[in-house]
Amino acid sequence: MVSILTGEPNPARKTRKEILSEWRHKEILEAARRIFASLGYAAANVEEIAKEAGMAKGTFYLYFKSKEEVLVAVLASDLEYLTNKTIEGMSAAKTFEERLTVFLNLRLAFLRHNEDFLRIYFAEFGTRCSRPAHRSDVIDKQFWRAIDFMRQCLEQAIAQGELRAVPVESAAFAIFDLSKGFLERHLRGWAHLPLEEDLAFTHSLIMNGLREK
Amino acid sequence: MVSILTGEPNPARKTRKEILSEWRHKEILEAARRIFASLGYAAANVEEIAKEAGMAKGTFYLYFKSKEEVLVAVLASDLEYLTNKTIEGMSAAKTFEERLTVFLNLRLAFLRHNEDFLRIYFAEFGTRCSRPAHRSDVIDKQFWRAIDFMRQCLEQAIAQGELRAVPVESAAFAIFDLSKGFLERHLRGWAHLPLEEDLAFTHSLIMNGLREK
Amino acid sequence: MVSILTGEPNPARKTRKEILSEWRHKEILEAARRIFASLGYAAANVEEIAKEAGMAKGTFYLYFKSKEEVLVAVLASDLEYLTNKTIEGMSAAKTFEERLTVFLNLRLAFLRHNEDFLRIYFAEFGTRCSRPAHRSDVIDKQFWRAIDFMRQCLEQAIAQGELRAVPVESAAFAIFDLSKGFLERHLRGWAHLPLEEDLAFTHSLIMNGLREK
Amino acid sequence: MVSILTGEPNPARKTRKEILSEWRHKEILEAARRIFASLGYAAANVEEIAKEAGMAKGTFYLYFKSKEEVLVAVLASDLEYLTNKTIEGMSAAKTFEERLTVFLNLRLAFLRHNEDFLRIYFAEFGTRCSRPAHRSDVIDKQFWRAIDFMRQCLEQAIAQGELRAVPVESAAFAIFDLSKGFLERHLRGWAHLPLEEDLAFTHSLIMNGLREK
DNA sequence: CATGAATGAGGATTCATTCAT
DNA sequence: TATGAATGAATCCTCATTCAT
Repeated sequence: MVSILTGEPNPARKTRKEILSEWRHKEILEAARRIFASLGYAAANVEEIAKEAGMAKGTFYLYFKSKEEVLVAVLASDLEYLTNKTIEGMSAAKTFEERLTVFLNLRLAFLRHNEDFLRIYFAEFGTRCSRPAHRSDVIDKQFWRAIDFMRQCLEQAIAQGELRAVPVESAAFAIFDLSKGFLERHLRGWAHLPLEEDLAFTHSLIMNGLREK
Repeated sequence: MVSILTGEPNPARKTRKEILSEWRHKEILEAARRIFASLGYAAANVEEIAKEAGMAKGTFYLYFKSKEEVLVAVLASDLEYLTNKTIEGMSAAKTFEERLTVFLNLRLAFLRHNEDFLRIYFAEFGTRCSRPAHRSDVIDKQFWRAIDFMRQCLEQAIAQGELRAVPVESAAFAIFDLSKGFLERHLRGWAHLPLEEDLAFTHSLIMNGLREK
Repeated sequence: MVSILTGEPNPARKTRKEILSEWRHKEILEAARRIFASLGYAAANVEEIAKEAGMAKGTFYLYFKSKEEVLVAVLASDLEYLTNKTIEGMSAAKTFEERLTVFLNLRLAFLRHNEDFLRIYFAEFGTRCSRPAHRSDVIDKQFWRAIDFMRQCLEQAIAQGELRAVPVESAAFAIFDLSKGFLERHLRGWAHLPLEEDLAFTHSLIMNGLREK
Repeated sequence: MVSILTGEPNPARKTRKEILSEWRHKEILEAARRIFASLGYAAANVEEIAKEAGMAKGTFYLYFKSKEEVLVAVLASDLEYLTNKTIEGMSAAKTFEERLTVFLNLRLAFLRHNEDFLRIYFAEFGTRCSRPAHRSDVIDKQFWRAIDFMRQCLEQAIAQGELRAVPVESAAFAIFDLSKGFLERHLRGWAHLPLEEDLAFTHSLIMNGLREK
């Protein structure tokens, strides 16, 4: 399988083994996501995850070094996906108000399709906990990438007079805090307000809060 | 120790045993708070807590049924204290804006004097997690008491025209989310803005966000 | 239990707990000796040792930090006993020839009563193996104590003209090597010569070998 | 590759396959020797050995049935080599004293060129351990071949009046014990005496010990 | 023959909880 | 009530060996 042009193996064409390997990797990731979501990290055990992924315990360790590593991998992959979608979607919008709409809607969609992720995230990393137990540069990186992007959007919106002058870092954190709270109260069934109305309120709170009077 | 008037034990007058018992109880609570704060719940072990409280492991179990129970007790007691302070302080204020100031300042003060609590709270209950592992009616009760009180304040402020008509439950949640986020980013050293400026921004975000334009 | 004379707890008088604790310690040591002797260190497992000692696995870990530690303890205690006996017995003798007789007879007696020890010793430490796995200062110390004592005996015998001038360190090693070999070939059933005759030969080999012609 | 004369495969002429196979076999043996020598048997793992031999784990099992088997093979092959050299060298000598010189010098040379073997031998078979784990008829056979040859040499020397009448089996064992001890103390760096002087002492101890006074 | 992915038995250790003293 | 020795369930991970490709 050698490229005619470069004389090197075609990196785009995967061998059967690579495909199988990636598939196994994904199987574990998904099994782990389900198990962590339903039991939490501490109560989950590797044997269970392997069984859920349809393989033996030992096989798990061919793909992940430890139970910890797979937790991080689950969260990092979901978080990266969400951050990519967010940056992509917001970039396509023109005004900050539109961007905020995109941001919140993406989170709403995520809530609908990735409950598992959110359960794990809130349970284990809801606070990007600083205990050595669960620190992860990979997850931190995605977190800061998202915060930084939001900060840039805010700076631009302030420069263009769409928003009043606010400390952008704090504002970015606040938007994430509000959207996280929004997701959490609906995930847990605490909120009585319909999803859309609550989303609209959250949107209005942020826009009113950040706009010039 | 029996009351002369009623012929029943005087509930106000405590026996030496009761006093000792309460003192032991408190010793454990405080020891556990320190240990949980520095190691996290999972890594803490009962022997360590007992030693920190100056007693043997067995004695711990005379006062608490389990490691779990003492975690809940630590958080519930701190949370009750904070909620009491909050309700008391906010009740004394007149306008919603003043009440919000009280609310945020109390949290700022709490951050300064109760770092231990916050570390545990963020690490173990940051999201009032729903896993069976850590559910607690006692904590929930304090949580809802605080939310409910905030809701009432909001309702009143709306009725008096101080705030625009917003869904009060969501608004109450939002205020807690923002203040929690505020505490977290300063506890973890994520924020570059000075505490007071960040607090002022958070205040303005909420007030602007909830006021009529 | 306070001494009238010193006002301090009498160290000679042991509490019931201390006695029990020492008894447990010894039970484990003896159980471990039996298990190690019959299965070897690698094949032995802690659960088995605990069961043999009549206790639960967890209890084992109250007395020894690890499987490794108990192996070392078993060997060190037997080796210390043998070295003590050896130094004591040889000291009581006058000539080197008598001392050698004592030395070899003690080893013969040890062979008869401590087969278990020898099996473990030959299997795990037969060569005072240098792999990090089984290094132990406690065992080394006893080994060198015995070698040093033998060296002194040799020096004295040479000074008194009983033996020819030989390098004492090498001679001491040689005597230990010969007696170890003697024990090993009888323990394993390799030797056809009766024990006493073989012992006499070993004795004569050493004395002839070290004496002036 | 069939012999023209006999119509059968020529046993002397090896097929390419056989050559390759033997080469692989030897590669594994040498890799295993290095790995066992540096890590010990228990800590070594098959994957490592295969990698060191430049092949995959599965291939290892085409040539050896188990990890155990390759350990035995390593030691048996080295031991056979040494025994061959020993018998050959001693046979060429005339007197027992000369033969002993050959014997000890061969062991000294072996120490210098086969440290790896000795490390494994002392660590795993230093005592030709009797645990089922490491029994091996192949090794035993070489061991007894060497002992038997030494016995014959002793018998002959006694018959010719060069040595006094000693129990030859015990004497043979003793010579092996002394030479093993000599190697061990120098391999481990326990001896302070220069190699040659120590060898000379060992030689004199044996000759004096076995000769008529 | 060669490979290396898959297997799963096996074992040391921890620690919340109990209970005899 | 106070103790802390005893318990044993629970679980992560390793690695020799097998087998489909």
